[in-house]
Amino acid sequence: MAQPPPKPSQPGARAPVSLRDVADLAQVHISTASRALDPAQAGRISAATVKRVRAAASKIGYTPDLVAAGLKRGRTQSVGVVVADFDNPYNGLLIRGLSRVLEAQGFVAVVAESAEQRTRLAAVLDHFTARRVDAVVSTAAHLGDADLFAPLIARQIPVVLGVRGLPASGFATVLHDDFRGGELAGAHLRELGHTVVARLRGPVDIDSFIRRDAGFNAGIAGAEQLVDVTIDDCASIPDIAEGRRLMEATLAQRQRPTAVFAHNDVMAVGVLQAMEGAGLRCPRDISVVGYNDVPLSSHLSPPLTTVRLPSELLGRRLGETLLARIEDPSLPGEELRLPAELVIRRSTARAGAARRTRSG
Amino acid sequence: MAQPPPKPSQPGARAPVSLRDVADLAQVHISTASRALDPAQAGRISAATVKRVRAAASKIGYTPDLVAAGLKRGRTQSVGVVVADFDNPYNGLLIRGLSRVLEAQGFVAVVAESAEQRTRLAAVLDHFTARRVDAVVSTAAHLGDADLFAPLIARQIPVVLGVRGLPASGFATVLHDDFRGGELAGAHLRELGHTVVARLRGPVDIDSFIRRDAGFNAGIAGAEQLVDVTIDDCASIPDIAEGRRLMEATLAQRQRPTAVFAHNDVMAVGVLQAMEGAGLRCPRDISVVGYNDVPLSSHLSPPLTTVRLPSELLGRRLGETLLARIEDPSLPGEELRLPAELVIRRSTARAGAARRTRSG
DNA sequence: GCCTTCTGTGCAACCGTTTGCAAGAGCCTT
DNA sequence: AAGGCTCTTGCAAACGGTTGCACAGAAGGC
Repeated sequence: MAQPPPKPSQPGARAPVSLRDVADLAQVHISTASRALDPAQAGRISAATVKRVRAAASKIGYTPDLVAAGLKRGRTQSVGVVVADFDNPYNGLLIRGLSRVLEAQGFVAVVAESAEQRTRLAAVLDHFTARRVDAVVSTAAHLGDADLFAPLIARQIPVVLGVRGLPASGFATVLHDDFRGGELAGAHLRELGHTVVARLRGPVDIDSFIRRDAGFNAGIAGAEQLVDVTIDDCASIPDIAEGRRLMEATLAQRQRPTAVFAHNDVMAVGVLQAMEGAGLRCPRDISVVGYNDVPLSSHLSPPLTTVRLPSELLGRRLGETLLARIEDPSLPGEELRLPAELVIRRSTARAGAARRTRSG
Repeated sequence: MAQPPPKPSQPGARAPVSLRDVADLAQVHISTASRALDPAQAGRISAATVKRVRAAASKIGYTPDLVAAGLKRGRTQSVGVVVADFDNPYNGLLIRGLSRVLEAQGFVAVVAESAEQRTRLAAVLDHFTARRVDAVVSTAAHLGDADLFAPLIARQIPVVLGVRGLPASGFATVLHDDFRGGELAGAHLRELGHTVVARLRGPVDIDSFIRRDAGFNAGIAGAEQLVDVTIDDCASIPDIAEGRRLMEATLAQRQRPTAVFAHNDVMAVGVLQAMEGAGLRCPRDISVVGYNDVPLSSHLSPPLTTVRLPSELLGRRLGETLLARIEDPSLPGEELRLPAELVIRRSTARAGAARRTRSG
């Protein structure tokens, strides 16, 4: 047997131990080494050889090159994830749930942020395509964005939507039941007797906010003499600053609401800030209902009444949906809808409470 | 010229348009096409040819295959990022800052979570190696974890540490000035006259918490008759639940503290929960100081006195440090330290306030 | 008019795996 | 004993780019 001379590795040069080195050491052909190391193919190779190759691999510290394997296989074992906003604590749990199920199957998540901008979403999606991810999940889609995914489906890359759907797009989708969530919030306010209400909506071209709004309207319908003092729509990212801005604008109006429904908890924090700035107290002067139940909302001042969404669970479901599509791309684009739940805390009170307690 | 017959693409088969197709359409050699599309090499090619190739590429919708390019170039244009806890809102801003500077240079972040477990960190790092990331940033290191990075440095993969350092490891590091931060918190409590204090520390084997603690001790030193009722150390992830557990244990002791310093804001929320459960009010009965100034902490009940850290900035600095190391791996492992700042809100008050207001 | 220097392009060898195909060995049928 | 299995392994062609080198032609210096 011709022993290949050990390469005189230059001092300081990296030691790229490749499959070839393993094969040489184990005295087998590189293809045999490849199969011995692949659990799916190891059955074809004799037990003795497998053992020898494994030993050689661990002896010289072989780490497979996933990019080479990815090139050859046409699968990179990675999925692209695009969220709207890293800063929203809601997304943390979602990503955790998602990446837990992905990594259990040897996949890895490549995460990016769209900041609610169509051009950024497009750029991110392009990048994912170039990187040849095996699938894409988006929780950042706006209503007109379906076309941005076209290049992906042309390449047969499964696309799964989370949180925000794209009606009639045919993508597999995992949503919260936002209609129900909004409805719970609306009914709660109706039961408390609120008649002058403001909704602080997220961007109008986002499915989930639309459904929250529709649900809220349904839930509060029936309240006598209902006055809607919603003034404006979210211009950009529905974050603390935007919640504050919208609330300040609302308070500048002639008629002050007795209750506001913020489309997410971080906007609700902005609402609270605006109220504080205006010398108003919650819930005495104005009740506020948030949405999402992010971990800290139970300790806001006051603790926030909000709609709880199972975000980590949604992340997991997204992962499972995704994995199934990677396995079998022909699976239908079904829609999964997770339950929402109202959590009543101390930021809501009966309408008119301020009048009754004003002198107290 | 021999025109290669157009491939009879099967209906339903994907249309993998490759560089070869672009070259054929533009009537140039594939290598010429490659250079024409590479901004760094386009100078070598005549303007007319570049234009022709570009036109051909966009006409047939060519998207470069980054995994193939990565294999050949030995650079994947990706960096691995490992954080301790997706659920901690602190990390969101950090990741945002980091990925903004990375993506400006065409890099992408691959993010994973260690959940404070050494084995998970090891697994994540292995995965990064296999994926041939160009660099790794960790904000999840525990003190004994330096060895986990050895395989990376053996492969000349730059490692940058953020938030949590590894003393004497020689890695480039971007930290908050946690000693100073802790000191500010300690001095604040001293000035308010607190003498019975509890510290709710993060895991004892994490650099940043050690420095916070040392700083706190220095800051509060000089307080008369100082009694330390710190009872326990964080067993796992320093999150809300752990903060609550530690505070409950603290309250079960004989001597009750008049102030507590929680090593991060989310633990402080747990502290507040425990106090509420025990019928104690903040700051009347016990003052609490948090750490991090996560976006929501200004609206906790009560608004939290805390130490503000520029997390997004730290993320950006991490990115810059990283990029510089990718460019020139021989750069020294210098340490950057970002300033901390005390934000006094309403969760802290003079010691003894409870006695004075008890009947009020 | 010859030699050098550019420019612009083509040639072909990689990068590290995977995998269809084939071949040799050993064993079983009939 | 020949043909047909199964089992194990080797061979070599990809995958889709990148890049050092060579080469042809044009331009320029003397």
